[in-house]
Amino acid sequence: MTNTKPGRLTNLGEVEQAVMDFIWTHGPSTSEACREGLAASRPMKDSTIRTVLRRLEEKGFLTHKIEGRTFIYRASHARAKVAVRAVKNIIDRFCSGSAEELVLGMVDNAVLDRKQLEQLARKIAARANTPQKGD
Amino acid sequence: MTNTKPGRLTNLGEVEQAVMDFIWTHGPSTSEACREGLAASRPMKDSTIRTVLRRLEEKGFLTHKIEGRTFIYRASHARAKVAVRAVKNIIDRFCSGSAEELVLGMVDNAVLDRKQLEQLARKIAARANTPQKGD
DNA sequence: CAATAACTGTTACATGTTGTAACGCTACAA
DNA sequence: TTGTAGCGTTACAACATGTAACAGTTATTG
Repeated sequence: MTNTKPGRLTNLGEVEQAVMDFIWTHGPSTSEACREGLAASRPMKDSTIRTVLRRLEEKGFLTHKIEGRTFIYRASHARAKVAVRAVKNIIDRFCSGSAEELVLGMVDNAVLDRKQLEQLARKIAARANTPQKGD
Repeated sequence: MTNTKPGRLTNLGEVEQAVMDFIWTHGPSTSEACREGLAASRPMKDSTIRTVLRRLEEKGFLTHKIEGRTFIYRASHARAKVAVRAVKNIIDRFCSGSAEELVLGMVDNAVLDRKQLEQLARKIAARANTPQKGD
């Protein structure tokens, strides 16, 4: 079982997000590495960070391997993939599945600025002729 | 005070989402209208739906006016706007603010299919030359 | 006018999630 | 053999969410 509750992949608490960001940025890490890396912004006892890591693994965001007797956590999915999945979720919840509407909304709401738009249009056009990978 | 916690705009529980959907679809409604409209899929006591409505208002998703002595709830923002805001949130959390990357991810992950892409590219290109509204 | 119905206000409570952590156990190192 | 580095387990408070009871107030109607 990878994940119990489907919609949950979207929901990360602040600390969880911070931990994921750390691992996404620094690659596979031990709990101590995470703890130290986050110490400046969020001091945590080691048992705390370990709990967070374990829960992230339970939720399917991380996996770990054991090296010696140390856990090394790595992200299960690329940052972008998780982001896209989160957006997919929103699309399902709000847009009856149509992403197009949403993207246009992003355009209208200045989530994307004008310079990006042309580039984006070009890149999208390019991908439109490219074989697609499945999920 | 419109909203206490910033990130919260994204988070709707299942019932909350259902209620918002109802109001987005049917327009301004009384608690009873909501209750009846949702009764088939989710039977609720009237005090229940009223609590949900009140909380949605506290979160800034709804406002109400009083007609006679009946509350009429209406959505504070269009469905699409809320969706976009939710996506914005994701962008901030995952993409260091760059939506472009995310949209391309959507393209790569078949959230958008090929037919939509060309249309989208066209529409985006069109908007790129249009004055933008602020938020 | 009094009983009733229609509404809102307030309060409560069980679950689940998230942040935070203490303790305890085990294996390796000096 | 004795610390010490690391994991396993358990706990707990705060908050979010679903669900609802009960109380109070204003129309309505016989």
